[in-house]
Amino acid sequence: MTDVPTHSRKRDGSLPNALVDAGIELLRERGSGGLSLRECAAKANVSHSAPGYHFKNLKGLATAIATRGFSHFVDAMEKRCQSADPDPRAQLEAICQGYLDFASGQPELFLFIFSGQQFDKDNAPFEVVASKAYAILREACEPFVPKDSSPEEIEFLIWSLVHGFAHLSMTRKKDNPKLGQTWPDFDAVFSHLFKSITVQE
Amino acid sequence: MTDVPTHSRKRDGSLPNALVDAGIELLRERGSGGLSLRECAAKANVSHSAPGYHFKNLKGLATAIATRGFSHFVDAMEKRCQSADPDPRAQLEAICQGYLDFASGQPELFLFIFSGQQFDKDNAPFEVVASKAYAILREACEPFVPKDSSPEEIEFLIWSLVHGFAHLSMTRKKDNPKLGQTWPDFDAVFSHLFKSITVQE
DNA sequence: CCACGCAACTTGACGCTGTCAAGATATGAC
DNA sequence: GTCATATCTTGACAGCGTCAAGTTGCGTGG
Repeated sequence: MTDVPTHSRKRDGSLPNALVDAGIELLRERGSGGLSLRECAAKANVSHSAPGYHFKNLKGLATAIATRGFSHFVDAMEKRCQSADPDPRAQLEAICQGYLDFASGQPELFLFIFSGQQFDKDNAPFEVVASKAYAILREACEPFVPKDSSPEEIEFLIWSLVHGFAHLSMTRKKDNPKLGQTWPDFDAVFSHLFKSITVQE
Repeated sequence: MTDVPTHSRKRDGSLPNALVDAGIELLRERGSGGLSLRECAAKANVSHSAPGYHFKNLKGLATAIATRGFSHFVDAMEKRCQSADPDPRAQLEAICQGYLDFASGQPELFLFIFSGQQFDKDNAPFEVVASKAYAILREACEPFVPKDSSPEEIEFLIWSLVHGFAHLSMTRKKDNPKLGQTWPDFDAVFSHLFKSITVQE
């Protein structure tokens, strides 16, 4: 009857990370709505209100999860960039590929960080990694910005397209899994766009 | 002490609609996560489990709300189309404008229907109106489809761009309301894209 | 006009949830 | 070895979705 020994977990500061792991697993199993402090606690073998000690709120845990999500997101883009040609167009394509790598590799996490739900704005690590994601995109777009227009135009053209493609792919494939077959290829769609932008000397 | 008279509501079949109204109001007030059967019931002045009679589930109510959302979405696109030039390019722009009208006019409802959460797939009215939205887009893209490529390529180019722009605008403006000033104009962004697609013959 | 039947609710209960207060325990400093 | 404090546990509370069972009122048949 010794279900779980009391205080089975060593107090080494690993609990917050373990709770985030549990949360991501929960997201995978049940989607964005299935996140629960008590279940994360159970998965991490701690009592139901242990999470409350490390995270003020459910929102606090959600922000920690989103921070990890953005971190993986940044990693995915950087990984593609490093193994790509330094040519501006190749770099931009690598960014887009990384974007889609993350979305298709961890669809629930992708949908979660872009779900529109509010995270803790005063959480510094979250702000840092989230703005780094945008900085990467901005840097890759920079060579394509015409001299007479604001960088935002190109940035949002690219960002909207890749984000829209990823977001629609994930939401619609979730709705209807057999849809995958007729889904157009990323490259085919983007080739049209790439015709309309050129490196600005 | 007659707080609310028992059975104050006439049984005229208007409760389902009233509950959807209440749900949309709740979405506006608290965002996608704030939807609750019991609060919808309270807003509609019925007992806590009256919604359960008309909607099997919370998911059932969510699907009814999403159905209304898609209906408004379709209306917004059609309204712009009707008051636009019949020229293919003007029609396509009208679709995009309608898309953004809906997203900015009812941001919470827009985020809700595209939140990636599962709705009842066996709900006929939902399926009808949701697929109608896609049909409208598809029709507007048709004149731009090159003879040698599949329609999906152009459709997803347009759809991804307008959806991504709308979705990013809504999520980021929610995060950071003062961001609105530096947000690029839709037309400026899309003008780049429109250079890359032309009416086919 | 009345009784009956069924649709549209209400009431109550259950286990789940987040959150807080208060108690227990382990770990590092002295 | 004892003590302080960070880290967790226990217990309680209200609110949630969902189901079962009871109640109400409207329409229909006589």
